Amino acid sequence: MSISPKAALLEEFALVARALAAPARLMLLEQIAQGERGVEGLAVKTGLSIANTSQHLQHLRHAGLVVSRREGQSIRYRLSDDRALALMEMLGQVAARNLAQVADILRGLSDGEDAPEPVSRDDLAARLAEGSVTLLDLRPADEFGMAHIPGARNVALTELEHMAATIDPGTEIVAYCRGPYCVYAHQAVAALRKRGFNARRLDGGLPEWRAEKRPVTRINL
Amino acid sequence: MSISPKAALLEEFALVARALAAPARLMLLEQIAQGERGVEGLAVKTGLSIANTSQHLQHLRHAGLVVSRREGQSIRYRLSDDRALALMEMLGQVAARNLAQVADILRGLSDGEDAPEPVSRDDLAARLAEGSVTLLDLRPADEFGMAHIPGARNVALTELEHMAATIDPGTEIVAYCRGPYCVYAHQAVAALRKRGFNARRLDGGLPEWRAEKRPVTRINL
DNA sequence: AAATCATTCAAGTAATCACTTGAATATTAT
DNA sequence: ATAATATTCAAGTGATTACTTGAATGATTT
Repeated sequence: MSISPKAALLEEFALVARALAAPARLMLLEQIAQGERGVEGLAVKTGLSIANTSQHLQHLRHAGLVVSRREGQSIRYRLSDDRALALMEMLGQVAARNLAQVADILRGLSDGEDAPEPVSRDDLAARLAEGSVTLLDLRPADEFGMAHIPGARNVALTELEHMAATIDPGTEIVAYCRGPYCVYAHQAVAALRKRGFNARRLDGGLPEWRAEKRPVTRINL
Repeated sequence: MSISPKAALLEEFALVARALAAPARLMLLEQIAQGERGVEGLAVKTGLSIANTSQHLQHLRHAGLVVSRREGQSIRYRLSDDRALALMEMLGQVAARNLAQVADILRGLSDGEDAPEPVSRDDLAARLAEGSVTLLDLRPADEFGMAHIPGARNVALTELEHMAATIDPGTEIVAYCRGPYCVYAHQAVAALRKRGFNARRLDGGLPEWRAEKRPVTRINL
């Protein structure tokens, strides 16, 4: 007996949603969106065990969100396409606009103050072209090395105080990190604004920037 | 002890994804996207029990995908905003493009033949303006009554053979139903093409049409 | 105030899921 | 071939989920 095509379709759609329904997998997706990575690298980045990481990755692969290829003795995973990234972004948007709890968390990151609207990627591109902005990349150094927006300075949250002294208080600052699930940029903007800087977040992170075919800089391969 | 803001954020995002992770809830969302409805109406349309429907609706409400309001002695649910609809649409797109199984199901609906590209909503609007298209609405009559695209003829799949005789074989036919999860339009297009008609599907269904602020016709309130 | 109606809550059960542990597989290096 | 390495598989456990049944709630109508 075959079930109805409608039920079969809904089951498949639900399969994709289920793949996004575990925080651990969202973490993995956020990492994979930064660039292709092997299983062990992802396990280290996310703090999951190797076996657990592998199982989550297979969920994601089965749902069509990531694809894998063998390279030597390791298996490397990457996002299947830009639609997967767009889906993650949309999920974050719906959560941010419709869930009071998310708004509370984001407000908490901003230390009570309401953060200003993020800078659009178009705006940032224009500002970079005229050199009128200081761009900060808050991600760990290895991710910065894999790819970053040209002209960005890599800085960790813990070193932010230190580096703030080297920034001309007159310039506008734009901060970004991994994407909509990443909190570093929020925290950096809050800290900088508290010190009187004119800082804002970039809308989206590096993956969204790259999905629009904008240029990136790589340091190490 | 409070968990990290990052973990809390991911948990909230996963909550939204989990709300989409059950076929029953996708069915409910598809119905709710047609227009505001009460619990009992949704239960009848989906074939779920009342209590089960109510529980699913509360999942959806908790995830911020739908909102409810009391009207007299019934509680009516509607999509919280267009972002919820966009998220559903994106989910369907990712599934359709990345899951071979979905492609198989859709091909099965087309009886083996590869269906032509859907007509965009812009195209349909232009064609409707110049009157050069026959527009078919495959949804049940009550949903057609709540809202439909101006100029559409309501027809059930079972009556399609019958009504096909009344269509000029020279005109182009566009068919639509509820949205990306609805299979009626696929089946209608396949049946019509088999009979030699020039038929295509509309991209998206009535909710997507309406989300773009295009006009709709209502019969009964 | 009592009765009615639509909806929600609460308890229970079977199924599914996330994670752990230890073994198995497949590719590269010796 | 054998060993080493990266990943996957398989089994087991505690937690969560979907659905059912029957009772409770809360607004309207009599």
